[in-house]
Amino acid sequence: MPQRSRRTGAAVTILDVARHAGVSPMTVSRVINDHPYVGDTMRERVLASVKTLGYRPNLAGRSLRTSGTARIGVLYSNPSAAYLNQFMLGILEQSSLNGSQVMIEKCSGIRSQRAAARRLLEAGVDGVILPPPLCDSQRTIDELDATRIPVVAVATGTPMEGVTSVRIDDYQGARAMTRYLLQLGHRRIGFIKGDPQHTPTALRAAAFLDAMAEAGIEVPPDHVAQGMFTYRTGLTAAAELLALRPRPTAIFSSNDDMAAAAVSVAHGMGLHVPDDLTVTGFDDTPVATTIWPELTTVHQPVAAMGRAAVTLMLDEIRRKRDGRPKADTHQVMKFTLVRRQSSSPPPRR
Amino acid sequence: MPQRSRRTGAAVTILDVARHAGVSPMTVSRVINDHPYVGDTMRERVLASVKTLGYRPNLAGRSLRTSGTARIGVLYSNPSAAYLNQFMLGILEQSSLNGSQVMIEKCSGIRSQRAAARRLLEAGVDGVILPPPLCDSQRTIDELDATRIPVVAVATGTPMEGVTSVRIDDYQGARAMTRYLLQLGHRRIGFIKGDPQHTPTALRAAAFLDAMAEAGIEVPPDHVAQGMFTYRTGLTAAAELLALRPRPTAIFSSNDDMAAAAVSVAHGMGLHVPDDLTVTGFDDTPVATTIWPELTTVHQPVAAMGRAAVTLMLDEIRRKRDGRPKADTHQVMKFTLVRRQSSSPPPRR
DNA sequence: CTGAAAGCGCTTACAG
DNA sequence: CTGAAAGCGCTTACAG
Repeated sequence: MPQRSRRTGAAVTILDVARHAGVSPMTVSRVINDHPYVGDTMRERVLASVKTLGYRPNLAGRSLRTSGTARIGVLYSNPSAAYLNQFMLGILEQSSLNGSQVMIEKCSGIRSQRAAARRLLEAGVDGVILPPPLCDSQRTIDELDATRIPVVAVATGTPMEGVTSVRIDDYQGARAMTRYLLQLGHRRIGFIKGDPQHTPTALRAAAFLDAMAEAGIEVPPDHVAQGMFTYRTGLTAAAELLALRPRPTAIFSSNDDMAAAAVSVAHGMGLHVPDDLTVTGFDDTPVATTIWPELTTVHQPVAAMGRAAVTLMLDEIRRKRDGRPKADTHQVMKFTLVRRQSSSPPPRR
Repeated sequence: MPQRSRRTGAAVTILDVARHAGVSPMTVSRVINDHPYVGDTMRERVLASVKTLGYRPNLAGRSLRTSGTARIGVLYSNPSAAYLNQFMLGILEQSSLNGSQVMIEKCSGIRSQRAAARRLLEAGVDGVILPPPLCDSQRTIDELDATRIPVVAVATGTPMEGVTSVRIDDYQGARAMTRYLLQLGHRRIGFIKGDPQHTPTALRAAAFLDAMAEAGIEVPPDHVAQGMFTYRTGLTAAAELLALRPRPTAIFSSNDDMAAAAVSVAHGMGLHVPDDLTVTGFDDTPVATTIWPELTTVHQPVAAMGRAAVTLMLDEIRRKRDGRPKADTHQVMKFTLVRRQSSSPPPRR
């Protein structure tokens, strides 16, 4: 049980811990922040007190002293609601941990990008995070770069020098999925491409074709259908692929929304997923676990990427404040191949 | 442009504003917090300075002094990923505004509820927010109540005395949707019920039947199918309803996931939505705008309810600290009927 | 109606 | 390796 004075409601502070351990608040601070130069005896005494008292540092107090409360802007255009929710969750989690403030701006048209960026700048943000697809808008990046504030591009397929980025390796992700399908025994695999404007699109498609080629399989052009990352375009693309004869035994879609559409089309044709047809997606957004069967897909750690974006941003802001040069970090997060119920070996003939 | 000293990176503080306006920091504080007893001249001078300097209060500083940094626990079990994301977004937004800290615990089985609640309590939370379906777990509420910390139940269908709650009026929401369908001209409407364990389920179903009765329409028992709020059960329920002869011209589903399933089943039967069949949902989660056609549904302001839950919680915590009695607030948020592409008048015969 | 002083919880920088 | 002092940005009392 935490030793909180229930009458006053006051939380346990670093001072309480210090008193309890018989040391100075500084020593407690050093221990909880993993600083070196703390004697082992002290360290253990402090840790014990922290535990018995149920102490948790007050983040407001910490950030007030430490970071000087950075202000981070997030500029987004029209990603899927599910993606954005998850991404913002990561952003807010991390920024609350660091006591930084977040300002969110949406822009719809290309024209309003300029206005939205201005609004953020006028609000005094110290840097701007750009989720997809804005992460690839040269226009927006240039506009922001001109004001010399740090920019972090998230989930871009083509990280630029000078612009900090967080992403997964889209190529390797799509390659892993293709290999998984091959390993299950599939040979006739249809692929649904995404919006050509988005930079990961080409990488995912190239990885699919390369992995197939590696396995000595030539993919007929009509086995690659064009989608735009939306459910609706997935419907059309899947219908095209499933009209092919012989019919593909698997469809690998560039994202989950289109994969969900493919499952629906398959059901409509009386095909059972996965017994008659395997369908896999990419991203692992909530829709992947909403539909039935749940989608085998490539998990992209969207919330974690949001958190990473904040951490990188804070680092850049600090560097700038200290007059140090840009770190020019390009963080690549791990994807995971998540096997669920929409994939299985191909039906026997 | 904000007047931030770009060289040092230091943000504009209340002191800068005070200096610029030629007043004391206190006066600035009063103005930005809308306190009374500030002269009009002062107020305007301060406001002008705030604007030219682009001042934004540092929330860490404020909360450090004001609230004493409340710690809010969120305990959830197995809601849909999409719902939880959106809800947590609201929670984090508001708590970052108030400088409170959030601790999240998940429990899966009924057994782990106890353990999860304990963990939160041991971490020293000042109160616990319960999203659905835990908002209706008498067990959990009792366990929490025993420790005398405030509890806020979110989206419960049956608010309890003594337990603060935020919700929408499920009955009126479902009634509005039914009336909308009637108004479009539908008479044979199928309904998909939700999980009977969830308290809003009964309300939504009752509202549907009542509204139909009001219109003088008797709903045959086979026009109400049982679902469990999942896509999979929606598939089955929709198939049942669409096997009816004459076939319903509309299906009203108790949530979006099952409505999405109904659309898929309809497509599978070669029915066009909405020309041949109208399908509507409830909640307006991201899936409603992911699928095609996009769902007409009852919008539940999930993120706003998360924010409200935090605000109510903070109020309760403060009351308790001050030794004041519980406010016993039961906030009812507005739902909105959102018309999208999945609904239209019934086909002519 | 306005302001000077003190302090929220923490850590930086300076001593030992 | 440890600690006393000062201060991050704000607001709560307390004076006028």
